[in-house]
Amino acid sequence: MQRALSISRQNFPEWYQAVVRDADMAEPSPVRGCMIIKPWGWGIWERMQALLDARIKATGHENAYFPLFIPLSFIAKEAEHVQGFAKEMALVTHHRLKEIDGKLVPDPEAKLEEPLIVRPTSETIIGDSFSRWIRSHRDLPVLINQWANVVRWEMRTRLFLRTSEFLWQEGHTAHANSEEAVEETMRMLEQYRAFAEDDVAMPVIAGEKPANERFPGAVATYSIEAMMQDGKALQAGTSHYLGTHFSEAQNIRFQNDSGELQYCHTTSWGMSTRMIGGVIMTHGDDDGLRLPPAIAPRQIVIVPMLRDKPEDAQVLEYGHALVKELSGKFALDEKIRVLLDTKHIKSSEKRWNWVRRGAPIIVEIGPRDVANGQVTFMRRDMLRDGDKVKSQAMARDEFVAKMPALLEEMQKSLHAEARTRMDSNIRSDIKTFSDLEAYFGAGSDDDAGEFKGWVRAGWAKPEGAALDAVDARLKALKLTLRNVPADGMKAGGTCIFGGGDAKEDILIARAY
RNA sequence: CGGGGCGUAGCGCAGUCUGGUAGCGCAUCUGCUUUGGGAGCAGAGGGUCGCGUGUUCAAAUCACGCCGCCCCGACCA
Repeated sequence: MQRALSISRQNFPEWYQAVVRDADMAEPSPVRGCMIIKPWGWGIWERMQALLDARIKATGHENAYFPLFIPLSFIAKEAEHVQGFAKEMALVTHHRLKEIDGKLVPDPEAKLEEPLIVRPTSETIIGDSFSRWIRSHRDLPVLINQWANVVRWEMRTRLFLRTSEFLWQEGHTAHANSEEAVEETMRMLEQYRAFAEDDVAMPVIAGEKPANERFPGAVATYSIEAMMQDGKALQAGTSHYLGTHFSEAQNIRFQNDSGELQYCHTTSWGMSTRMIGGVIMTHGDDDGLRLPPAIAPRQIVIVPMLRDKPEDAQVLEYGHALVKELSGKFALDEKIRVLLDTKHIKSSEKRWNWVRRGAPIIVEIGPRDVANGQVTFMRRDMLRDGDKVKSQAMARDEFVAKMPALLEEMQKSLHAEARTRMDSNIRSDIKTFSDLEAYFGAGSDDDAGEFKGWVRAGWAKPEGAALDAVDARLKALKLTLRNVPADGMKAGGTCIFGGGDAKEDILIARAY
């Protein structure tokens, strides 16, 4: 069968790259590890920004912007934080170039007195501002978010999933006490969960990260974990309760109502362009990307069948009228986003380009549609019937009237499909470490592409050296601890790592 | 940074072992035909064969060095 993509999901990593390229989302840059985000990929990011930004504002936060450069001394203040990021920091040391022996080199006389780091995250520089902004309990809480780029010098990069420079939003808040800060941490975790499930149609499991997976400097880290179509877990958003670690390091204090000086309790939380990689691996198929309507830059793309003949004009006129009608309608609480693709390339080529890009509804209109007052269209989420592409004709008025409901249905159906896949691939019946080894093939690579999902098991929540030992045993199986699901203990029983009675459930999976 | 693979036209690849001056499919351009749909025929354009140095009469092919990409590790959102 002819597919829109040359590589199938059987070769998952290659398939992923093919989608990124063939769906016109992004391409590698001349700088190793960075990426050029092309209009279609950027359009998806803009949709995510719009939807998540609305949630961030609806929960009382304000956007602001802090600098890209951070004095080196700032990052050194919080011990764990430094340790966490030291290995992947980009540094600015000079402010001028000079030509020496015909080569442009950093001018030795233009060395910065204090080197600057390119932010890997902004806790320290925002904390510095907070220390000046906050004086009294009346100033609290401070609820700030910023949309920014950050740089982490990664060893191994993949477009969207892990790039040296990536885009994200980072929320930073300061509170009078731990209760309020923890509440904020959980509130934003829930916003990420809802954003992932409702807007991105990506089912996730929200929960607390085990101690060894915590953000450097955090008291507690929470995440949402999504299951990709190869069974691996993707951390798609994180929310951290930072306690007073950063406020103590940066002197973020306030006077309480009794006049005493106290340290603030702070939080931070982020969602990045990695989410786009999650969309690909959650919804993509062997014909390319499939976009949930809520995050599709164009929800309906109309391809006119042009033949360089007089009737082209009528087809185009019909198309323009259709655009006007559809874009006046609402779906998923927003105006429907429609495109009439008038580009002068072969109609068939256009159709397959939009299939690869994952436009939810692809409409084709030709002279006969015009004459009959109808449209022919395909649903990208149900593109094929067996091997054949499934397109259907519908009276134009009926089509226009049905679009809002259909787009909403597609949003739900993509979510349901992914939800079923995730739910049916989380096993709770694996109770011992030897069963875990047997399931994941004892760490060998010869599991021959067989789908391996996640394991949810009870554990005794070991700490310190005992936790490191568990981590090492899992590493041998290429497994990691993902999170402790927030929905309580379901697997329970005895600890899968042999530590006695289980205290809570833990998710175990291979991960990105 | 370690182990493996790879780098030849926009994309996918052959040619490399055994050195002789670059090819195939798709895409692109032109013309004609076709027209409910991933069209047919004919012609054309496009490549410092990743980069450099060496060996040789001659290098995509051999040697050495470097760079980049992919997979698996280490690290991580």
